[in-house]
Amino acid sequence: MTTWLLVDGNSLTYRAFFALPTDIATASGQVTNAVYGFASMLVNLVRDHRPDRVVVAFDRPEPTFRHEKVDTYKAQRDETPDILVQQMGIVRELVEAFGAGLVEVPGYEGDDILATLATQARDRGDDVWIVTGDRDAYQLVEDPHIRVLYTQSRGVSEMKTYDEAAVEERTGVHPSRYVTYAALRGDPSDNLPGVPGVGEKKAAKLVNDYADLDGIFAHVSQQTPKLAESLAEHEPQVRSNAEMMELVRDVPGVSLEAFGPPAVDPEALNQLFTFLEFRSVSLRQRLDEAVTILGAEPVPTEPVVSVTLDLTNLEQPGTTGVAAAALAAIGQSPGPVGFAATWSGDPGRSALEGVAFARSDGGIVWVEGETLADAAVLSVIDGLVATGGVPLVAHDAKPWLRWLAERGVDVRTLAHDTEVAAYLLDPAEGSYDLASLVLNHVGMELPEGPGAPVGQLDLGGESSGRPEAGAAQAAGVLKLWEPLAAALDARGLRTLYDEVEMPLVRVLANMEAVGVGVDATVLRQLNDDLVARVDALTRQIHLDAGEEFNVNSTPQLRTVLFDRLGLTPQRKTKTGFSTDAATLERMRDEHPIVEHLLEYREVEKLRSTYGEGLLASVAGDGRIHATFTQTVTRTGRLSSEHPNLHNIPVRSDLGREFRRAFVAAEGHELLVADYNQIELRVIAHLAEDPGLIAAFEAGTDIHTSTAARVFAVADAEVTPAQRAQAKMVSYGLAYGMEAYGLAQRLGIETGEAQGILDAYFEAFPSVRNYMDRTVAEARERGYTETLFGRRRQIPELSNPNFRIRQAGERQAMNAGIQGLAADIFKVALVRIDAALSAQKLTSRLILQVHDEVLVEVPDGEHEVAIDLVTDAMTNAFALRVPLAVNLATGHSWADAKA
DNA sequence: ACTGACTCGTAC
DNA sequence: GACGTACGAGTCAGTT
Repeated sequence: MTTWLLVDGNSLTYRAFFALPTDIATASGQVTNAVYGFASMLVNLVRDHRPDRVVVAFDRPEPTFRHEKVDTYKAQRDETPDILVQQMGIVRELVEAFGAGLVEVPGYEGDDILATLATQARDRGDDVWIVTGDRDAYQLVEDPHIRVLYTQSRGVSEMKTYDEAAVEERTGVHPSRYVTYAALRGDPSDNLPGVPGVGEKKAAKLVNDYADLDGIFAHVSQQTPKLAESLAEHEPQVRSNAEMMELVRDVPGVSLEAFGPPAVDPEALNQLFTFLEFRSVSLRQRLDEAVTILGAEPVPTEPVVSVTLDLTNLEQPGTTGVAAAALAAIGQSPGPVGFAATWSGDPGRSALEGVAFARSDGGIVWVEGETLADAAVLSVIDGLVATGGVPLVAHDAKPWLRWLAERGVDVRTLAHDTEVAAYLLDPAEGSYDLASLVLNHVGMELPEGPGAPVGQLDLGGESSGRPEAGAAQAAGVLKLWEPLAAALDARGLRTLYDEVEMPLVRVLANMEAVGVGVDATVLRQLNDDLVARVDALTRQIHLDAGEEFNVNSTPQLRTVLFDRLGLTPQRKTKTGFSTDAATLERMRDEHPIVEHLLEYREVEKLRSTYGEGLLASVAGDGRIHATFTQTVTRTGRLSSEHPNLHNIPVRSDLGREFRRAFVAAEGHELLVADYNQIELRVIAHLAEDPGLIAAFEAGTDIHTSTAARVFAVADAEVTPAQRAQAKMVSYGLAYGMEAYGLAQRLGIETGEAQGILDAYFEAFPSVRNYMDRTVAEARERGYTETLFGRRRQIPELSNPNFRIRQAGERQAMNAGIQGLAADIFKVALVRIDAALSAQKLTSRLILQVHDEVLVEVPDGEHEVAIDLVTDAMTNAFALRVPLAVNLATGHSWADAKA
């Protein structure tokens, strides 16, 4: 008896494409996610079911008899994305290399071919596994020898087996009656509507009561009047559905006899995998297993090599003198030097345990943190990293740069950072783990570090693993840089990387090390006042409620508001009624507790996050040293953590008080400079909208001139309300705001908001055009790109879920705008730092907030610093509109507001 | 005691 | 549902 594996090639490739992210791609940018998923599924199927024969059927591009029968068949389907079409061809190559039968017949779908083969196999008594994502195949499972493997919606690894019992359990009908059932229910994915009012349950009942369509339609009078009418009315539709859904079991020219045992070509498979850059160890192992099952010898591929450290090459100088000499020798390296720092906890914010340095010729040195901190050793390092020194390569270099900056050493020779490179190549969620990158791009396994939890006793050789692990990382990062460099070049990211992101690493490290001065007395006073107010408000709210409860607990608050006090729920969240500020605002008149809650929320937020939070962040030097991360946001912006200095309050009077606590050091002032309307200017540039460009060139108030155009009045005639509306639309543009959102924010009806939006796009048609173009291009390519070449994958654009797809469209619109603004801002940061150095000023960049910089300026440098910052920011990039900058100085951040 | 999901709120 | 990008405080439920 023969076991057949019959695969619906199109269906599986589609499933793989939508289940996997499009950032699975070769270094040159060819997206390979669908091929990867298909390959993975195919090898798993061979491994799990050990077939004697494998046949993959594909659809042909020509219309089938079904299209001729019903001209709306599958008419609602979106066009197949280009990046999927490209992969279809590669999937066929893969099938051929596998030695599987490949069959396609014009005028028929893959499923028809599978049905034909399955029927022939059944007649011979063979075993059949049918693999598909199309439920129509359930009709084939009428025999114990035939089973359908149906792809699960999640991922590509799980498949569910449908035998007769499973089909009955899932649908409620026997496979032989599946077509009747499905014809009644309809199939939205094929654009075949069923009977209104008949869902899965009702369809199953009808089928089981009357066996077939003739039976059902002969007895419509036994149904409720409404259903009877519906059934009668849709009889032609249902009968047509049945014809469409019935799989063809005699596709001409398709015969089992044509397929012999798989003639797997391991060499071709190997080449294909190499070409596709499939380096996953697990996939390779499963492939080899599958090849063996199919009766061939796997081709030995490049083995996964463990870094075998030649310990004679790993120096561990025990004294500062020897360390200094070893480091000096590192500096004589013929090529770049990789380094890897090991920390006791958070990188850059905990103790430095040691740093490993790896030369490209194999020499490696590990130096303990304590040794590095020695003045003599630091001075050697200072010489190494001065301009003209040996180029350094690391993965996440900033923490050690910060550590050195704190000790007066300014690293001028950082050449490459593989984490930054990986981020530019694909700014995805999650971290960029060195070991995974090295494994995927180099095919090399890094050894695990000792990984002993802090405080645990180091027993035996445990602690000796640290230098070796560090050494492997330093060596690994050198190797990793090469493929990443090629990938950056291939994707046109090299200029952005070399001229913006890499110089920025050092700038940020220095900013972190300098930190921002804080007046702890001001902070403490603010906090004390807030604590008192929170106490009073808590007591008042308990009185209002008539009971004590935890006001910070959303569930408890829900009970009080909606059960006990009977307020009107407005909106639901995932877990219950919403109690956020916008919702409370709408219930203001219902009970005095609401007013108190709103005030409590504001004060408690300030107390917990900014009062207690910032106080806890003040370091021993009286300054706050946040960490600015360059590899987090998906648009290219920076982020700030420990603490987040990007969201210090400014909009409310009370919150703004916290900015009084951010102060210049003795003998200094703060210079605060921010871009005026940078995102709107970016929109004007990208959309090339003459109206917006003219408005910015005129230099008059942008919201007034926008309102004038939108409402077709003279500038002088614009009312404050019109200006506010225009302003809100302008802000919402970059986010893809819709009428509903605009209405919420303006407190008007959705219809009115829609009118304003329409008027806006009427006045600035190029803006609408730009947005549409951007989304279309992103959908086509699977990613967006800023003017500087910064890419962002947006897989949501091909998600079958409408809501997710819409979110993807907004992300696409936003990414180009926020991203370009971020690119420009980063250039400005690098230029400001370079200019401060060039002019040998002691002014220091100390903080940045997306479009704003803070510079701590000593007395006497004001004028030159202002000129320099203005110049660096306004000339960072030439847009079609001028880049305007607001500047102000003052003792505190609050004072320095123009 | 730790962890992740959730809600909420702050910034640009 | 309905506005993009972040970080963090606090609660709660589930796990160790």
